[in-house]
Amino acid sequence: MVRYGKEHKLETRQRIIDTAGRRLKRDGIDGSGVATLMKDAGLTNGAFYAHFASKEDLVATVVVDQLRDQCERLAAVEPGREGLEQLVRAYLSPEHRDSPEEGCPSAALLDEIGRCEEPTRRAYTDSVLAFIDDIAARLAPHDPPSARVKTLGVYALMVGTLQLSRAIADRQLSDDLLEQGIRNAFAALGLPQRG
Amino acid sequence: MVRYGKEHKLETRQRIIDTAGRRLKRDGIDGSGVATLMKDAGLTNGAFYAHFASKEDLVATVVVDQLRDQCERLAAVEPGREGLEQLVRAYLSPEHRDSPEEGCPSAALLDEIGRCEEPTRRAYTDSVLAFIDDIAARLAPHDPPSARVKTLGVYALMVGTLQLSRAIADRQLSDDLLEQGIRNAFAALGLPQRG
DNA sequence: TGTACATCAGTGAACGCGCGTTCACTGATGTAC
DNA sequence: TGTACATCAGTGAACGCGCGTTCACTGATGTAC
Repeated sequence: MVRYGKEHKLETRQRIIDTAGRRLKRDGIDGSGVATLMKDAGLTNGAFYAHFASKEDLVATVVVDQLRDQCERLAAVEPGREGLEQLVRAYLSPEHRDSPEEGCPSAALLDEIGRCEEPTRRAYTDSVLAFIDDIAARLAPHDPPSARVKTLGVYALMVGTLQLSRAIADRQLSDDLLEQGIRNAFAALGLPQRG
Repeated sequence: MVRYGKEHKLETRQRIIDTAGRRLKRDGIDGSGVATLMKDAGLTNGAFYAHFASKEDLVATVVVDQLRDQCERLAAVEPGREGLEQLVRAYLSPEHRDSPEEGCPSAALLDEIGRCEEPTRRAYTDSVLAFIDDIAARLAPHDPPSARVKTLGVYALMVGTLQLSRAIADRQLSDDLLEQGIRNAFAALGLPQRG
């Protein structure tokens, strides 16, 4: 049953990271136990520490992995500013709101990440910046660094809007908020409004 | 030692709500145990269920209380749009970022609130709207309802920005993000930018 | 090719601990006579 | 005014359970001869 070799172990590790990503985004960091995280990956709790030094280590690893994933999805989006519009609309969509386990790790976990220890917050910071700088390059192809803080501000705006749309118990108001968030994001990006 | 009477019991209840507010904002919902919450109020765990039906009940009560507090603080702010500028600057300040236990419950807990059960999210929604509508009345004194969604969007923007500023492990970048957030909030409110 | 041994991914039970919740009890306060 | 009783806020131990972490062990795989 148990296969052997470094290659296999890395596969297992990646499977844990993937399934933990979904579980953590669904139930939160403090809401997900190690035994559950391992069961999700088809393993028992004991094997956990052969892959990660601690739960905090897994959390940092998952957050980095999730943000790299978001980065890679960027590659599939139309280049330039045109793609930004799709990106914003997809981010602030009812579909994204209604499936946190498939979505953005910041929207699902940001306040819990803010309470993590420094190494975890450092890992988060680095990965967010890699993602942000990719987007900044679309906004200002000739001088991406100049757009870093502006882009980070738009990201924060979108994360907060999605979180609030998830907490609001009124569907219509939640939908309206998402629409408002799209307008705010476009304005902050300097994209022309239509409609 | 133990005093007697309805009045005293209500005082005790309010003390639990107050100290739990600070603790929950500091350590999160799943990060704060009932025994700790009671110890903060100078009581033992057993007395908890004389005051609240469950931990979830306390959480809903605390969230409502915290938002009412924010509402009351609004009264101290200069009336009209002038006051809005102070409000935004105070919200997106390094001081607010660095003391979550004194600050906005949404910034501290929003993603956890999004994972709460419906009654808790309803209570949160109602209290946020009371707060938002107070602010909307400053923005559009003759037609507050028209400004509700716009105001909610600005609130979401500020919550997300503060959360991200807390998670970022780079002080300078975090400060820059707060400044960017102020510019974004002013723009979304239609306030003139200066400097 | 066959056998003995080394490697090591994963198991599953156990560690001490804190979780949310329940409940028999304490003892100070208020009330009735 | 004094005494007996009712009220009830709060105590503290206990419930079953899941937490993060450790570790002796299993058994399939790879290697050496």
